[in-house]
Amino acid sequence: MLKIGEFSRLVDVPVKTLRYYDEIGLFKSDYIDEQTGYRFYSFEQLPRLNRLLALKDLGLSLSQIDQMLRENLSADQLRDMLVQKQVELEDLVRDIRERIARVEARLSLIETEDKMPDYEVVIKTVEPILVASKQEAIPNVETIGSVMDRLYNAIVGHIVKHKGQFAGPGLTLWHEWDENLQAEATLPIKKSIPEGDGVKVQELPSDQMACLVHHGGFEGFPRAYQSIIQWIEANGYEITGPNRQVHLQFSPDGDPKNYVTEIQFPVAKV
Amino acid sequence: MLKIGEFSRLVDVPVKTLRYYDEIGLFKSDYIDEQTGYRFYSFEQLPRLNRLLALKDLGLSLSQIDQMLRENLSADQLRDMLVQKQVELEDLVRDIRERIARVEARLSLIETEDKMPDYEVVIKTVEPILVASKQEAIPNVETIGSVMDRLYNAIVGHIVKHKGQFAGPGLTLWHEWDENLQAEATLPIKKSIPEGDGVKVQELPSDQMACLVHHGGFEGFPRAYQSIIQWIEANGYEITGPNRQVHLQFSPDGDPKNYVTEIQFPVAKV
DNA sequence: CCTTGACTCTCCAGTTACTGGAAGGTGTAT
DNA sequence: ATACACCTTCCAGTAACTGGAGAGTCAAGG
Repeated sequence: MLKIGEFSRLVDVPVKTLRYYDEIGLFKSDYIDEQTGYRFYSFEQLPRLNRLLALKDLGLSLSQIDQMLRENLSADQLRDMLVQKQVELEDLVRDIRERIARVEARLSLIETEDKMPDYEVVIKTVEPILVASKQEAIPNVETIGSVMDRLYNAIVGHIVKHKGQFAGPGLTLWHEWDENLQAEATLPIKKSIPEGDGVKVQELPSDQMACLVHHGGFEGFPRAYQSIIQWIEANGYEITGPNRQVHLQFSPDGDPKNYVTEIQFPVAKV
Repeated sequence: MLKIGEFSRLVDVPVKTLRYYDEIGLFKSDYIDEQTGYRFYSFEQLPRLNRLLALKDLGLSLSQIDQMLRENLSADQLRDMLVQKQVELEDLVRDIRERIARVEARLSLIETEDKMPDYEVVIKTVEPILVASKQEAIPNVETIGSVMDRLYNAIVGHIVKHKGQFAGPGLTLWHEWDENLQAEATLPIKKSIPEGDGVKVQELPSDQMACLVHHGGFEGFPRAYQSIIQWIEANGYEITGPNRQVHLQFSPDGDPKNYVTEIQFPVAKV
Protein backbone atom coordinates (compact mmCIF):
# COMPACT_ATOMS: atom_id res chain seq x y z
CA MET A 1 0.00 0.00 0.00
CA LEU A 2 1.33 3.34 -1.05
CA LYS A 3 0.39 6.82 0.03
CA ILE A 4 -0.72 9.13 -2.72
CA GLY A 5 2.64 10.87 -2.95
CA GLU A 6 4.57 7.63 -3.34
CA PHE A 7 2.15 6.35 -5.92
CA SER A 8 2.35 9.68 -7.71
CA ARG A 9 6.12 9.35 -8.00
CA LEU A 10 5.83 5.75 -9.11
CA VAL A 11 3.49 6.48 -12.00
CA ASP A 12 4.68 10.02 -12.72
CA VAL A 13 1.20 11.53 -12.39
CA PRO A 14 0.67 14.61 -10.20
CA VAL A 15 -0.99 14.10 -6.83
CA LYS A 16 -3.64 16.64 -7.77
CA THR A 17 -4.49 14.67 -10.85
CA LEU A 18 -4.82 11.41 -8.92
CA ARG A 19 -7.20 13.11 -6.52
CA TYR A 20 -9.13 14.48 -9.50
CA TYR A 21 -9.42 11.03 -11.08
CA ASP A 22 -10.61 9.75 -7.74
CA GLU A 23 -13.21 12.50 -7.49
CA ILE A 24 -14.68 11.88 -10.94
CA GLY A 25 -14.63 8.14 -10.35
CA LEU A 26 -12.25 7.38 -13.17
CA PHE A 27 -9.55 5.89 -10.97
CA LYS A 28 -10.31 5.40 -7.30
CA SER A 29 -7.78 4.70 -4.60
CA ASP A 30 -7.75 1.12 -3.41
CA TYR A 31 -8.47 1.94 0.20
CA ILE A 32 -9.15 4.99 2.33
CA ASP A 33 -8.20 5.23 5.98
CA GLU A 34 -11.39 6.16 7.77
CA GLN A 35 -9.60 8.02 10.53
CA THR A 36 -7.43 10.27 8.43
CA GLY A 37 -9.04 10.16 5.01
CA TYR A 38 -5.63 9.27 3.54
CA ARG A 39 -5.86 7.53 0.19
CA PHE A 40 -3.85 4.35 -0.33
CA TYR A 41 -3.00 2.76 -3.64
CA SER A 42 -1.84 -0.77 -4.41
CA PHE A 43 0.34 -2.30 -7.08
CA GLU A 44 -2.67 -4.21 -8.35
CA GLN A 45 -4.03 -0.89 -9.58
CA LEU A 46 -1.08 -0.25 -11.86
CA PRO A 47 -2.43 -2.07 -14.93
CA ARG A 48 -5.64 -0.07 -14.89
CA LEU A 49 -3.83 3.22 -14.51
CA ASN A 50 -1.33 2.35 -17.20
CA ARG A 51 -4.12 1.45 -19.58
CA LEU A 52 -5.73 4.77 -18.72
CA LEU A 53 -2.52 6.67 -19.42
CA ALA A 54 -1.94 4.81 -22.66
CA LEU A 55 -5.44 5.65 -23.90
CA LYS A 56 -5.05 9.26 -22.79
CA ASP A 57 -1.87 9.36 -24.81
CA LEU A 58 -3.91 8.48 -27.88
CA GLY A 59 -5.91 11.64 -27.33
CA LEU A 60 -9.11 10.11 -26.03
CA SER A 61 -11.20 12.08 -23.58
CA LEU A 62 -11.51 10.98 -19.98
CA SER A 63 -15.16 10.08 -20.40
CA GLN A 64 -14.32 7.88 -23.39
CA ILE A 65 -11.57 6.22 -21.40
CA ASP A 66 -13.94 5.74 -18.48
CA GLN A 67 -16.35 3.98 -20.79
CA MET A 68 -13.64 1.76 -22.23
CA LEU A 69 -12.34 0.76 -18.83
CA ARG A 70 -15.77 0.23 -17.34
CA GLU A 71 -17.48 -1.97 -19.86
CA ASN A 72 -14.62 -3.87 -21.35
CA LEU A 73 -15.82 -3.56 -24.87
CA SER A 74 -15.25 -5.76 -27.87
CA ALA A 75 -12.32 -5.45 -30.20
CA ASP A 76 -14.71 -4.16 -32.84
CA GLN A 77 -15.99 -1.31 -30.72
CA LEU A 78 -12.48 -0.48 -29.70
CA ARG A 79 -11.31 -0.44 -33.28
CA ASP A 80 -14.21 1.80 -34.27
CA MET A 81 -13.31 4.31 -31.61
CA LEU A 82 -9.68 4.30 -32.62
CA VAL A 83 -10.47 4.64 -36.31
CA GLN A 84 -12.75 7.55 -35.54
CA LYS A 85 -10.03 9.12 -33.43
CA GLN A 86 -7.59 8.61 -36.27
CA VAL A 87 -9.84 10.41 -38.72
CA GLU A 88 -10.39 13.18 -36.21
CA LEU A 89 -6.69 13.65 -35.71
CA GLU A 90 -6.02 13.68 -39.42
CA ASP A 91 -8.68 16.36 -39.88
CA LEU A 92 -7.06 18.33 -37.15
CA VAL A 93 -3.69 18.12 -38.83
CA ARG A 94 -5.23 19.40 -42.04
CA ASP A 95 -6.84 22.33 -40.22
CA ILE A 96 -3.61 23.27 -38.56
CA ARG A 97 -1.74 23.02 -41.85
CA GLU A 98 -4.19 25.49 -43.36
CA ARG A 99 -3.72 27.74 -40.40
CA ILE A 100 0.02 27.61 -40.84
CA ALA A 101 -0.47 28.54 -44.48
CA ARG A 102 -2.52 31.57 -43.42
CA VAL A 103 0.10 32.63 -40.93
CA GLU A 104 2.75 32.30 -43.62
CA ALA A 105 0.66 34.29 -46.09
CA ARG A 106 0.34 37.06 -43.56
CA LEU A 107 4.02 36.97 -42.76
CA SER A 108 4.94 37.36 -46.38
CA LEU A 109 2.48 40.24 -46.60
CA ILE A 110 4.25 41.92 -43.72
CA GLU A 111 7.59 41.37 -45.42
CA THR A 112 6.46 43.18 -48.53
CA GLU A 113 4.31 45.90 -46.97
CA ASP A 114 5.95 46.24 -43.56
CA LYS A 115 2.63 46.82 -41.80
CA MET A 116 -0.77 45.39 -41.12
CA PRO A 117 -2.70 44.99 -44.34
CA ASP A 118 -5.20 47.69 -45.37
CA TYR A 119 -7.95 45.17 -45.85
CA GLU A 120 -8.92 42.14 -43.87
CA VAL A 121 -10.31 39.23 -45.76
CA VAL A 122 -12.49 36.75 -43.91
CA ILE A 123 -14.19 33.56 -44.99
CA LYS A 124 -17.81 33.24 -44.12
CA THR A 125 -20.89 31.38 -45.20
CA VAL A 126 -23.71 33.52 -46.57
CA GLU A 127 -27.34 32.54 -46.22
CA PRO A 128 -29.49 31.83 -49.26
CA ILE A 129 -31.38 34.96 -50.20
CA LEU A 130 -34.39 35.65 -52.39
CA VAL A 131 -33.87 38.52 -54.82
CA ALA A 132 -35.43 40.33 -57.74
CA SER A 133 -32.75 41.02 -60.33
CA LYS A 134 -32.04 42.47 -63.71
CA GLN A 135 -28.96 41.88 -65.81
CA GLU A 136 -27.34 43.94 -68.55
CA ALA A 137 -24.12 44.23 -70.46
CA ILE A 138 -22.08 47.31 -69.73
CA PRO A 139 -20.40 48.81 -72.79
CA ASN A 140 -17.54 50.52 -70.97
CA VAL A 141 -16.34 51.42 -67.52
CA GLU A 142 -17.52 55.02 -67.63
CA THR A 143 -21.14 53.98 -68.02
CA ILE A 144 -21.25 51.66 -65.00
CA GLY A 145 -22.87 54.29 -62.80
CA SER A 146 -25.68 55.18 -65.11
CA VAL A 147 -26.45 51.60 -66.11
CA MET A 148 -26.60 50.45 -62.51
CA ASP A 149 -28.87 53.36 -61.64
CA ARG A 150 -31.19 52.36 -64.42
CA LEU A 151 -31.21 48.67 -63.42
CA TYR A 152 -31.91 49.34 -59.76
CA ASN A 153 -34.65 51.82 -60.59
CA ALA A 154 -36.30 49.26 -62.87
CA ILE A 155 -36.21 46.60 -60.11
CA VAL A 156 -37.54 48.99 -57.48
CA GLY A 157 -40.38 49.92 -59.85
CA HIS A 158 -41.18 46.29 -60.50
CA ILE A 159 -41.19 45.37 -56.82
CA VAL A 160 -43.40 48.34 -55.91
CA LYS A 161 -45.76 47.47 -58.72
CA HIS A 162 -46.26 43.99 -57.26
CA LYS A 163 -46.38 45.23 -53.66
CA GLY A 164 -43.25 43.30 -52.78
CA GLN A 165 -41.34 43.97 -49.57
CA PHE A 166 -37.68 44.89 -49.50
CA ALA A 167 -35.48 42.77 -47.29
CA GLY A 168 -32.08 44.42 -47.18
CA PRO A 169 -29.40 46.29 -49.08
CA GLY A 170 -28.98 45.74 -52.81
CA LEU A 171 -26.19 43.68 -54.18
CA THR A 172 -24.60 43.58 -57.59
CA LEU A 173 -23.38 40.37 -59.21
CA TRP A 174 -20.56 40.56 -61.72
CA HIS A 175 -20.80 37.81 -64.28
CA GLU A 176 -18.11 38.68 -66.76
CA TRP A 177 -14.92 40.59 -66.41
CA ASP A 178 -13.45 40.55 -69.92
CA GLU A 179 -14.35 42.98 -72.63
CA ASN A 180 -18.08 42.41 -72.22
CA LEU A 181 -18.80 43.43 -68.67
CA GLN A 182 -21.98 41.81 -67.38
CA ALA A 183 -23.62 43.15 -64.23
CA GLU A 184 -26.73 41.89 -62.47
CA ALA A 185 -28.40 44.27 -60.06
CA THR A 186 -30.40 42.51 -57.34
CA LEU A 187 -32.62 43.57 -54.47
CA PRO A 188 -33.53 41.16 -51.66
CA ILE A 189 -37.26 40.68 -51.16
CA LYS A 190 -39.23 38.99 -48.41
CA LYS A 191 -41.63 37.00 -50.55
CA SER A 192 -41.61 35.93 -54.15
CA ILE A 193 -43.27 38.18 -56.75
CA PRO A 194 -44.07 37.59 -60.42
CA GLU A 195 -41.30 38.16 -62.94
CA GLY A 196 -41.62 40.66 -65.78
CA ASP A 197 -40.21 43.96 -67.12
CA GLY A 198 -36.95 42.04 -67.65
CA VAL A 199 -36.86 41.45 -63.90
CA LYS A 200 -36.06 37.93 -62.73
CA VAL A 201 -36.84 36.44 -59.31
CA GLN A 202 -34.37 33.88 -57.94
CA GLU A 203 -32.84 32.58 -54.76
CA LEU A 204 -29.13 33.18 -54.51
CA PRO A 205 -27.64 30.04 -52.99
CA SER A 206 -25.85 29.68 -49.70
CA ASP A 207 -22.13 29.73 -50.33
CA GLN A 208 -18.73 30.06 -48.79
CA MET A 209 -17.43 33.56 -49.51
CA ALA A 210 -14.16 35.38 -49.14
CA CYS A 211 -15.28 38.81 -47.98
CA LEU A 212 -13.77 42.26 -47.66
CA VAL A 213 -15.41 45.49 -46.55
CA HIS A 214 -14.59 48.67 -48.39
CA HIS A 215 -15.35 52.11 -47.02
CA GLY A 216 -15.60 55.01 -49.46
CA GLY A 217 -16.29 55.64 -53.11
CA PHE A 218 -15.81 53.45 -56.11
CA GLU A 219 -12.44 54.89 -56.95
CA GLY A 220 -10.97 52.71 -54.21
CA PHE A 221 -12.33 49.50 -55.68
CA PRO A 222 -9.31 48.48 -57.74
CA ARG A 223 -7.08 48.29 -54.66
CA ALA A 224 -9.76 46.42 -52.75
CA TYR A 225 -10.20 43.90 -55.54
CA GLN A 226 -6.49 43.45 -55.84
CA SER A 227 -6.25 42.72 -52.10
CA ILE A 228 -8.98 40.15 -52.02
CA ILE A 229 -7.82 38.33 -55.13
CA GLN A 230 -4.28 38.26 -53.84
CA TRP A 231 -5.55 36.83 -50.56
CA ILE A 232 -7.60 34.17 -52.29
CA GLU A 233 -4.59 33.01 -54.25
CA ALA A 234 -2.19 33.18 -51.33
CA ASN A 235 -4.49 31.10 -49.16
CA GLY A 236 -5.10 28.36 -51.66
CA TYR A 237 -8.68 29.06 -52.65
CA GLU A 238 -10.20 29.34 -56.07
CA ILE A 239 -13.08 31.47 -57.29
CA THR A 240 -16.16 29.43 -58.12
CA GLY A 241 -18.68 31.92 -59.46
CA PRO A 242 -19.72 35.54 -59.97
CA ASN A 243 -18.62 37.91 -57.25
CA ARG A 244 -20.93 40.21 -55.36
CA GLN A 245 -20.86 43.80 -54.23
CA VAL A 246 -23.18 44.27 -51.27
CA HIS A 247 -24.12 47.91 -50.93
CA LEU A 248 -24.37 48.04 -47.18
CA GLN A 249 -24.49 51.82 -47.14
CA PHE A 250 -25.32 53.63 -50.29
CA SER A 251 -27.54 56.38 -51.67
CA PRO A 252 -27.28 57.63 -55.22
CA ASP A 253 -27.00 61.24 -54.10
CA GLY A 254 -25.06 60.77 -50.83
CA ASP A 255 -21.42 61.50 -50.18
CA PRO A 256 -19.38 58.62 -51.62
CA LYS A 257 -17.05 58.87 -48.61
CA ASN A 258 -19.79 57.29 -46.49
CA TYR A 259 -20.43 54.38 -48.79
CA VAL A 260 -19.82 50.95 -47.32
CA THR A 261 -19.52 48.06 -49.74
CA GLU A 262 -18.77 44.44 -49.05
CA ILE A 263 -17.03 42.59 -51.83
CA GLN A 264 -17.67 38.85 -51.81
CA PHE A 265 -16.13 36.11 -53.93
CA PRO A 266 -17.55 32.61 -53.77
CA VAL A 267 -14.57 30.33 -53.12
CA ALA A 268 -13.61 26.76 -52.48
CA LYS A 269 -10.38 25.15 -51.34
CA VAL A 270 -8.31 24.08 -54.30
CA MET B 1 -27.12 51.23 -36.97
CA LEU B 2 -27.86 47.54 -36.74
CA LYS B 3 -29.38 45.50 -33.98
CA ILE B 4 -27.26 42.65 -32.71
CA GLY B 5 -29.14 40.03 -34.75
CA GLU B 6 -28.73 41.91 -38.01
CA PHE B 7 -25.07 42.53 -37.32
CA SER B 8 -24.67 38.89 -36.41
CA ARG B 9 -26.04 37.81 -39.77
CA LEU B 10 -23.89 40.36 -41.58
CA VAL B 11 -20.63 39.14 -40.08
CA ASP B 12 -21.65 35.50 -39.57
CA VAL B 13 -20.79 35.53 -35.88
CA PRO B 14 -23.30 34.19 -33.32
CA VAL B 15 -25.20 36.71 -31.23
CA LYS B 16 -23.97 35.03 -28.06
CA THR B 17 -20.41 35.47 -29.18
CA LEU B 18 -20.90 39.16 -29.93
CA ARG B 19 -22.33 39.66 -26.46
CA TYR B 20 -19.40 37.75 -25.02
CA TYR B 21 -16.88 39.92 -26.88
CA ASP B 22 -18.75 42.94 -25.60
CA GLU B 23 -18.59 41.64 -22.04
CA ILE B 24 -14.84 40.98 -22.08
CA GLY B 25 -14.23 44.33 -23.76
CA LEU B 26 -12.73 42.88 -26.91
CA PHE B 27 -15.35 44.26 -29.24
CA LYS B 28 -17.93 46.63 -27.81
CA SER B 29 -21.15 47.66 -29.49
CA ASP B 30 -21.07 51.15 -30.91
CA TYR B 31 -24.00 52.41 -28.91
CA ILE B 32 -26.40 51.11 -26.27
CA ASP B 33 -29.97 52.34 -25.94
CA GLU B 34 -30.29 53.44 -22.34
CA GLN B 35 -33.97 52.62 -22.17
CA THR B 36 -33.89 49.10 -23.47
CA GLY B 37 -30.25 48.08 -23.13
CA TYR B 38 -30.28 47.03 -26.79
CA ARG B 39 -26.87 46.98 -28.39
CA PHE B 40 -26.40 48.72 -31.73
CA TYR B 41 -23.54 48.19 -34.14
CA SER B 42 -22.38 50.35 -37.02
CA PHE B 43 -20.66 49.67 -40.33
CA GLU B 44 -17.65 51.61 -39.09
CA GLN B 45 -17.00 48.72 -36.71
CA LEU B 46 -16.63 46.20 -39.50
CA PRO B 47 -12.90 46.67 -40.12
CA ARG B 48 -12.08 46.08 -36.47
CA LEU B 49 -14.21 42.99 -36.29
CA ASN B 50 -12.84 41.63 -39.53
CA ARG B 51 -9.31 42.13 -38.31
CA LEU B 52 -10.29 40.33 -35.14
CA LEU B 53 -11.74 37.42 -37.07
CA ALA B 54 -8.73 37.21 -39.35
CA LEU B 55 -6.37 37.06 -36.37
CA LYS B 56 -8.54 34.50 -34.65
CA ASP B 57 -8.35 32.47 -37.82
CA LEU B 58 -4.60 32.37 -37.39
CA GLY B 59 -5.11 30.68 -34.05
CA LEU B 60 -4.25 33.60 -31.78
CA SER B 61 -5.92 33.79 -28.40
CA LEU B 62 -8.46 36.49 -27.69
CA SER B 63 -6.16 38.19 -25.21
CA GLN B 64 -3.39 38.33 -27.79
CA ILE B 65 -5.81 39.75 -30.32
CA ASP B 66 -7.02 42.27 -27.79
CA GLN B 67 -3.45 43.39 -27.27
CA MET B 68 -2.82 43.66 -31.00
CA LEU B 69 -5.95 45.67 -31.62
CA ARG B 70 -5.46 47.92 -28.61
CA GLU B 71 -1.88 49.10 -28.96
CA ASN B 72 -1.37 49.01 -32.68
CA LEU B 73 2.02 47.46 -32.53
CA SER B 74 4.96 47.65 -34.89
CA ALA B 75 5.46 45.35 -37.83
CA ASP B 76 8.36 43.79 -35.93
CA GLN B 77 6.29 42.87 -32.91
CA LEU B 78 3.58 41.55 -35.14
CA ARG B 79 6.03 39.44 -37.07
CA ASP B 80 7.48 38.07 -33.86
CA MET B 81 4.08 36.99 -32.66
CA LEU B 82 3.29 35.36 -35.96
CA VAL B 83 6.61 33.56 -36.16
CA GLN B 84 6.10 32.29 -32.64
CA LYS B 85 2.63 31.14 -33.56
CA GLN B 86 4.02 29.41 -36.61
CA VAL B 87 6.54 27.48 -34.54
CA GLU B 88 3.84 26.59 -32.05
CA LEU B 89 1.56 25.28 -34.77
CA GLU B 90 4.34 23.23 -36.31
CA ASP B 91 5.10 21.68 -32.93
CA LEU B 92 1.44 20.91 -32.58
CA VAL B 93 1.37 19.17 -35.94
CA ARG B 94 4.35 17.07 -34.89
CA ASP B 95 2.64 16.07 -31.66
CA ILE B 96 -0.51 15.07 -33.43
CA ARG B 97 1.44 13.10 -36.00
CA GLU B 98 3.03 11.12 -33.18
CA ARG B 99 -0.36 10.57 -31.67
CA ILE B 100 -1.66 9.28 -34.98
CA ALA B 101 1.29 6.92 -35.13
CA ARG B 102 0.40 5.60 -31.67
CA VAL B 103 -3.21 5.12 -32.67
CA GLU B 104 -2.09 3.25 -35.76
CA ALA B 105 0.29 1.10 -33.77
CA ARG B 106 -2.55 0.13 -31.48
CA LEU B 107 -4.88 -0.54 -34.36
CA SER B 108 -2.40 -2.90 -35.96
CA LEU B 109 -2.03 -4.60 -32.58
CA ILE B 110 -5.76 -5.14 -32.48
CA GLU B 111 -5.70 -6.53 -35.99
CA THR B 112 -3.18 -9.16 -35.05
CA GLU B 113 -4.38 -10.00 -31.53
CA ASP B 114 -8.05 -9.12 -31.79
CA LYS B 115 -8.20 -7.74 -28.26
CA MET B 116 -6.76 -5.17 -25.92
CA PRO B 117 -3.05 -5.81 -25.43
CA ASP B 118 -1.91 -7.77 -22.35
CA TYR B 119 0.55 -5.10 -21.37
CA GLU B 120 0.30 -1.35 -21.46
CA VAL B 121 3.44 0.57 -22.19
CA VAL B 122 3.69 4.15 -21.02
CA ILE B 123 6.37 6.77 -21.42
CA LYS B 124 7.39 8.58 -18.28
CA THR B 125 10.29 10.50 -16.89
CA VAL B 126 12.01 8.95 -13.92
CA GLU B 127 13.69 11.03 -11.23
CA PRO B 128 17.43 10.79 -10.59
CA ILE B 129 18.05 8.35 -7.80
CA LEU B 130 21.02 7.63 -5.55
CA VAL B 131 21.89 3.96 -5.32
CA ALA B 132 24.46 1.53 -3.97
CA SER B 133 25.15 -1.09 -6.60
CA LYS B 134 27.19 -4.14 -7.44
CA GLN B 135 27.72 -5.58 -10.89
CA GLU B 136 28.65 -9.07 -12.01
CA ALA B 137 28.66 -11.24 -15.10
CA ILE B 138 26.16 -14.04 -15.14
CA PRO B 139 27.48 -17.27 -16.66
CA ASN B 140 24.12 -18.66 -17.76
CA VAL B 141 20.41 -18.11 -17.39
CA GLU B 142 19.91 -20.75 -14.74
CA THR B 143 22.20 -18.96 -12.32
CA ILE B 144 20.46 -15.59 -12.48
CA GLY B 145 18.52 -16.18 -9.27
CA SER B 146 21.45 -17.17 -7.14
CA VAL B 147 23.75 -14.48 -8.49
CA MET B 148 21.17 -11.76 -7.91
CA ASP B 149 20.59 -13.02 -4.39
CA ARG B 150 24.27 -12.82 -3.68
CA LEU B 151 24.59 -9.33 -5.15
CA TYR B 152 21.66 -7.91 -3.24
CA ASN B 153 22.82 -9.51 -0.01
CA ALA B 154 26.25 -7.99 -0.47
CA ILE B 155 24.77 -4.53 -1.04
CA VAL B 156 22.44 -4.80 1.93
CA GLY B 157 25.37 -5.85 4.09
CA HIS B 158 27.44 -2.94 2.87
CA ILE B 159 24.67 -0.41 3.47
CA VAL B 160 23.99 -1.71 6.96
CA LYS B 161 27.69 -1.65 7.75
CA HIS B 162 27.81 2.06 6.93
CA LYS B 163 24.47 2.81 8.61
CA GLY B 164 22.95 3.86 5.31
CA GLN B 165 19.19 4.29 4.93
CA PHE B 166 17.17 2.43 2.36
CA ALA B 167 15.01 4.57 0.12
CA GLY B 168 12.84 2.24 -1.90
CA PRO B 169 12.63 -1.03 -3.81
CA GLY B 170 15.71 -2.51 -5.43
CA LEU B 171 16.23 -2.31 -9.14
CA THR B 172 18.38 -4.34 -11.46
CA LEU B 173 20.20 -2.87 -14.44
CA TRP B 174 20.94 -5.09 -17.39
CA HIS B 175 24.04 -3.98 -19.21
CA GLU B 176 24.62 -6.71 -21.72
CA TRP B 177 22.28 -9.09 -23.39
CA ASP B 178 24.51 -11.17 -25.60
CA GLU B 179 26.46 -14.21 -24.47
CA ASN B 180 27.95 -12.41 -21.53
CA LEU B 181 25.00 -11.33 -19.45
CA GLN B 182 25.90 -8.38 -17.18
CA ALA B 183 23.59 -7.48 -14.32
CA GLU B 184 23.94 -4.66 -11.83
CA ALA B 185 21.92 -4.95 -8.66
CA THR B 186 21.14 -1.59 -7.05
CA LEU B 187 19.41 -0.41 -3.90
CA PRO B 188 18.27 3.20 -3.49
CA ILE B 189 19.70 4.97 -0.46
CA LYS B 190 18.84 8.29 1.13
CA LYS B 191 22.34 9.63 1.62
CA SER B 192 25.68 8.76 0.12
CA ILE B 193 27.86 6.16 1.86
CA PRO B 194 31.48 5.13 1.23
CA GLU B 195 32.14 2.61 -1.52
CA GLY B 196 33.87 -0.71 -0.87
CA ASP B 197 33.30 -4.50 -0.86
CA GLY B 198 32.83 -4.19 -4.63
CA VAL B 199 29.86 -1.91 -3.96
CA LYS B 200 29.65 1.30 -5.97
CA VAL B 201 27.63 4.41 -5.07
CA GLN B 202 26.18 6.41 -7.96
CA GLU B 203 23.28 8.55 -8.97
CA LEU B 204 21.18 7.06 -11.73
CA PRO B 205 20.26 9.92 -14.02
CA SER B 206 16.82 11.24 -14.80
CA ASP B 207 15.66 9.78 -18.05
CA GLN B 208 12.70 9.18 -20.32
CA MET B 209 11.60 5.60 -19.96
CA ALA B 210 9.23 3.26 -21.72
CA CYS B 211 7.66 1.35 -18.86
CA LEU B 212 5.61 -1.78 -18.39
CA VAL B 213 4.42 -3.42 -15.20
CA HIS B 214 4.57 -7.17 -14.89
CA HIS B 215 2.68 -9.11 -12.24
CA GLY B 216 3.89 -12.55 -11.34
CA GLY B 217 7.03 -14.63 -11.47
CA PHE B 218 10.03 -14.44 -13.73
CA GLU B 219 8.74 -17.07 -16.10
CA GLY B 220 6.48 -14.38 -17.62
CA PHE B 221 9.36 -12.03 -18.39
CA PRO B 222 10.02 -13.13 -21.99
CA ARG B 223 6.50 -12.15 -23.09
CA ALA B 224 6.70 -8.87 -21.21
CA TYR B 225 10.04 -8.03 -22.78
CA GLN B 226 8.73 -8.93 -26.18
CA SER B 227 5.75 -6.60 -25.70
CA ILE B 228 7.75 -3.61 -24.60
CA ILE B 229 10.39 -3.97 -27.28
CA GLN B 230 7.73 -4.36 -29.93
CA TRP B 231 6.01 -1.23 -28.65
CA ILE B 232 9.24 0.75 -28.66
CA GLU B 233 9.88 -0.17 -32.28
CA ALA B 234 6.31 0.36 -33.41
CA ASN B 235 6.21 3.83 -31.86
CA GLY B 236 9.45 5.08 -33.33
CA TYR B 237 11.66 5.13 -30.27
CA GLU B 238 15.11 3.71 -29.81
CA ILE B 239 16.74 2.26 -26.73
CA THR B 240 19.49 4.46 -25.36
CA GLY B 241 20.94 2.52 -22.45
CA PRO B 242 20.71 -0.37 -20.01
CA ASN B 243 17.19 -1.37 -19.04
CA ARG B 244 15.93 -1.64 -15.50
CA GLN B 245 13.82 -4.07 -13.55
CA VAL B 246 12.28 -2.32 -10.58
CA HIS B 247 11.28 -4.87 -7.97
CA LEU B 248 8.20 -3.11 -6.67
CA GLN B 249 7.02 -6.15 -4.77
CA PHE B 250 9.45 -8.92 -4.08
CA SER B 251 10.73 -11.14 -1.32
CA PRO B 252 13.16 -14.01 -1.93
CA ASP B 253 10.94 -16.49 -0.14
CA GLY B 254 7.49 -15.12 -1.06
CA ASP B 255 5.07 -16.48 -3.61
CA PRO B 256 6.23 -15.43 -7.09
CA LYS B 257 2.59 -14.88 -8.10
CA ASN B 258 2.60 -11.74 -5.95
CA TYR B 259 5.73 -10.26 -7.41
CA VAL B 260 5.33 -6.93 -9.15
CA THR B 261 8.12 -5.82 -11.42
CA GLU B 262 8.36 -2.74 -13.57
CA ILE B 263 10.46 -3.08 -16.66
CA GLN B 264 11.93 0.20 -17.89
CA PHE B 265 13.88 0.95 -21.06
CA PRO B 266 15.48 4.36 -21.48
CA VAL B 267 14.34 5.62 -24.87
CA ALA B 268 14.52 8.59 -27.21
CA LYS B 269 12.59 9.47 -30.35
CA VAL B 270 14.47 8.31 -33.40
C1' DC C 1 -55.93 48.50 -29.99
C1' DC C 2 -54.49 43.99 -28.93
C1' DT C 3 -52.10 39.94 -29.68
C1' DT C 4 -48.55 37.17 -31.52
C1' DG C 5 -44.06 35.99 -32.58
C1' DA C 6 -39.53 37.41 -33.24
C1' DC C 7 -36.09 39.62 -30.96
C1' DT C 8 -33.42 41.43 -27.03
C1' DC C 9 -31.77 41.85 -22.29
C1' DT C 10 -29.27 39.92 -17.90
C1' DC C 11 -27.84 36.31 -15.10
C1' DC C 12 -26.44 31.70 -14.13
C1' DA C 13 -24.60 27.17 -15.07
C1' DG C 14 -21.91 24.00 -17.67
C1' DT C 15 -18.14 22.54 -20.73
C1' DT C 16 -12.47 20.01 -20.24
C1' DA C 17 -8.89 18.44 -17.49
C1' DC C 18 -6.90 19.98 -14.54
C1' DT C 19 -4.00 23.69 -11.31
C1' DG C 20 -3.25 26.73 -7.36
C1' DG C 21 -4.10 28.08 -2.82
C1' DA C 22 -5.99 28.30 1.94
C1' DA C 23 -6.95 26.23 6.25
C1' DG C 24 -6.38 22.46 8.93
C1' DG C 25 -5.09 17.49 10.30
C1' DT C 26 -1.19 13.58 10.35
C1' DG C 27 3.32 11.20 10.65
C1' DT C 28 8.06 11.06 11.54
C1' DA C 29 12.74 12.57 12.60
C1' DT C 30 15.48 15.18 15.50
C1' DA D 1 8.50 19.35 21.77
C1' DT D 2 8.87 20.90 17.45
C1' DA D 3 9.76 21.30 12.78
C1' DC D 4 8.75 19.55 8.33
C1' DA D 5 6.81 17.00 4.90
C1' DC D 6 2.75 15.17 3.72
C1' DC D 7 -2.18 14.54 3.68
C1' DT D 8 -7.16 16.22 3.71
C1' DT D 9 -11.26 19.16 1.85
C1' DC D 10 -13.07 23.06 -0.34
C1' DC D 11 -13.06 26.89 -3.41
C1' DA D 12 -11.69 29.50 -7.43
C1' DG D 13 -9.79 29.95 -11.93
C1' DT D 14 -8.49 28.58 -16.66
C1' DA D 15 -10.54 29.57 -22.60
C1' DA D 16 -13.98 30.65 -25.30
C1' DC D 17 -17.86 30.09 -25.52
C1' DT D 18 -22.97 27.65 -25.32
C1' DG D 19 -27.53 26.82 -23.43
C1' DG D 20 -31.39 28.12 -20.83
C1' DA D 21 -34.58 30.79 -17.72
C1' DG D 22 -37.23 34.74 -16.98
C1' DA D 23 -38.36 39.16 -18.33
C1' DG D 24 -38.65 43.20 -21.33
C1' DT D 25 -39.17 45.29 -26.50
C1' DC D 26 -40.70 45.83 -31.20
C1' DA D 27 -43.28 45.48 -35.52
C1' DA D 28 -46.90 43.42 -38.12
C1' DG D 29 -51.43 41.46 -38.67
C1' DG D 30 -56.24 41.12 -37.36
